[in-house]
Amino acid sequence: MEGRRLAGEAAVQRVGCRSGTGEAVAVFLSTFANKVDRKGRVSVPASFRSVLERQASSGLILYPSFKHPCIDGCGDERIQEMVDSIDRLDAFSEEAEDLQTILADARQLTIDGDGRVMMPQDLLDYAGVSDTVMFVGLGKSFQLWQPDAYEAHRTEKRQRARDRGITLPMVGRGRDT
Amino acid sequence: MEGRRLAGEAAVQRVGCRSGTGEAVAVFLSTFANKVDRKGRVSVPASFRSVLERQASSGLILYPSFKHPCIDGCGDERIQEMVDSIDRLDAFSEEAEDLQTILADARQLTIDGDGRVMMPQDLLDYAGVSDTVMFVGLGKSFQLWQPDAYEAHRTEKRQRARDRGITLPMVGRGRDT
DNA sequence: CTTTGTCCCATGGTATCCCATGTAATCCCA
DNA sequence: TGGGATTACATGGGATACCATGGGACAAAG
Repeated sequence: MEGRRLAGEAAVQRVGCRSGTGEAVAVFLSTFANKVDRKGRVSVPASFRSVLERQASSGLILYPSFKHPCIDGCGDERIQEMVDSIDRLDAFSEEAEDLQTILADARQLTIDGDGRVMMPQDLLDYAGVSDTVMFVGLGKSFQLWQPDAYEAHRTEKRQRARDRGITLPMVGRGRDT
Repeated sequence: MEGRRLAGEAAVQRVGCRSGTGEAVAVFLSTFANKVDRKGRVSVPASFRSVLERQASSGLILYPSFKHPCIDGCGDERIQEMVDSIDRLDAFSEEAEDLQTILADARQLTIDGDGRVMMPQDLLDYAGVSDTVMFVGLGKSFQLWQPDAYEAHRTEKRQRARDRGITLPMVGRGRDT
């Protein structure tokens, strides 16, 4: 009965030596509705945690979406790439400045021993979240939505995809070029 | 051991590393509004401090921004890069002279035991700061703004980014091999 | 001797740690 | 192949540590 603290480590450890349980996938998948408690804490879905924990430090980054009333989220790797990308632009270009607003609005949150994070109030406000938030997996990143808003968004997007006839050009698994 | 910007390396040292202070990614993120007390002291946001402390000496450098009524700030690493870059330019070019004024106007501040710095009065004047200053994370550097001025600046940049349909030119995929 | 910057300690608010509980999913063994 | 036992996970609450901030004491500067 060594306690609950190890939950995270145990899960991670298991990834890799076991395939077939779904938690071994290193991308953000599916949606989860979790509660925001009165202290502003929310549990990060376990499967999201195991993805995040593989990255540099066990944290996650949130920032308000440009296009939607929701919160964009990702792990450290992605932010690091973003910083590097911006760094290659002319330091004083308008493009660089625009992109930097993402960094300025971003929050880095640490996941505590129980798998939770403290949600910044202003981000909750931006997404219209009160007591429940939906984690939506988008592969290499994810989003947080107010449940009803997400449902509306989802049906709209699915409808559009159907209307247009969606296509997906696959790239080979060329991770290692 | 200083130059550790390798995203790759960080990614390799994975999981389990949720030791006590499990500090975050080494970039300046988010914004913080802190008070300037009557002695001219300001607390440097804790997350900024942890980034600065990773660099050579635990200090920080401030200088008036070229483009905006704000103060630019960074750590030792960045200043070193800047010096090297300027050094490569033709010594008597106008560009070099312009850039050298940054160095001339720059101040190196030491962070005291309580995580604070003494803000030079002329820099505060330049940015129009009276009693509150905002620390704005920009990745590898940061800025200090008077709150209202920053809000206006942020709104403008964000609007422009939205209008243009912002895209991230990620250098990601085949990164630093 | 006055001024100014640094050091040290105190404090309030908040985030984090740690423990407990309910529930759903999983495992195990007959 | 059931059904009890066990584990994993989300959630609540109390205790503690951290952080931003204010003020006094001391040292260096003019």
